[in-house]
Amino acid sequence: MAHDNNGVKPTEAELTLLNILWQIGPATVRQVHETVSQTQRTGYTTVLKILQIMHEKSLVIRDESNRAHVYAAANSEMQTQSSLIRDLITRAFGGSTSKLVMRALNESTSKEDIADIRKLLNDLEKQE
Amino acid sequence: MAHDNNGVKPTEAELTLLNILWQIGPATVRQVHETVSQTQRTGYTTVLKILQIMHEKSLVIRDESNRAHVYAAANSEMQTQSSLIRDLITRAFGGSTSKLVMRALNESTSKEDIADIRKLLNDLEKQE
DNA sequence: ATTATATTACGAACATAATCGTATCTCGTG
DNA sequence: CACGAGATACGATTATGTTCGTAATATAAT
Repeated sequence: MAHDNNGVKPTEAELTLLNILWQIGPATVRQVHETVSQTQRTGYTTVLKILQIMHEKSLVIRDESNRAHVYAAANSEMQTQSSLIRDLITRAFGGSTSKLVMRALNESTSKEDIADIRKLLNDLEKQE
Repeated sequence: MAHDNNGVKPTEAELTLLNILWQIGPATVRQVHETVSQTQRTGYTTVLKILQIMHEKSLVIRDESNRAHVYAAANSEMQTQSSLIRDLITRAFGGSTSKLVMRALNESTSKEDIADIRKLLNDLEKQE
């Protein structure tokens, strides 16, 4: 059940590329590079190298059937987000999910957000 | 208003020591080392060095009036938690606090937690 | 086939983190 | 005042992450 990831936490640069892959779907190095270039200046081979490393770590999978390999995130955005949250909860919130949630809510949340979260709480309680 | 930190994000090892300082309060290297040693094997001078680096980065302050310097976290646990959350929201949740909260709530939350969070939501809404 | 172009592979260079050994300093005690 | 215990300072080493130049390879065009 669940838990694909080997316990590999994406680094800064890797998370940037994962975000792009989740956004645009499976893509070649060129496509990823073009996308990342819209917001930051990064060399083509840098993107390539990082994707190769991510492939070794199994953070991405790749289709090598064509000359230009096609990369895709190995885990869903949801799985990765959960994993990152769990990590932060462990490292900075003494393992308490509710402490993190409370802290986050005190950051900035709109009325609509509050309504959405209330709905989710109701669902969670019903579900038990 | 708010925002002490220069934009320095504590590293893994640094966060470990900050957790200890928040827990036991201002302490000497020896005390920090003893505490950290309860859960992991780390050399005395390693702890010393990291605290010195943290001092350079202004992550901790230190009282040098005695021979054994006394270190204390420069920022409160709350401030640091907020800062780390904001960072995660930016890097992995497209800037949406509510997305992070929702994802966190789906992790694991007890009935008491849910009640606490509801209370907080009410307060937040009133406050506006 | 030869050449041009696009792509991957490789490895070097640099930056930051983490760890620790050794040198140096400070102070209380004999 | 000399000495030893305990403390800080400093620098070297190792590991990991990031960046990119260059070489090798494959494909397409002439």
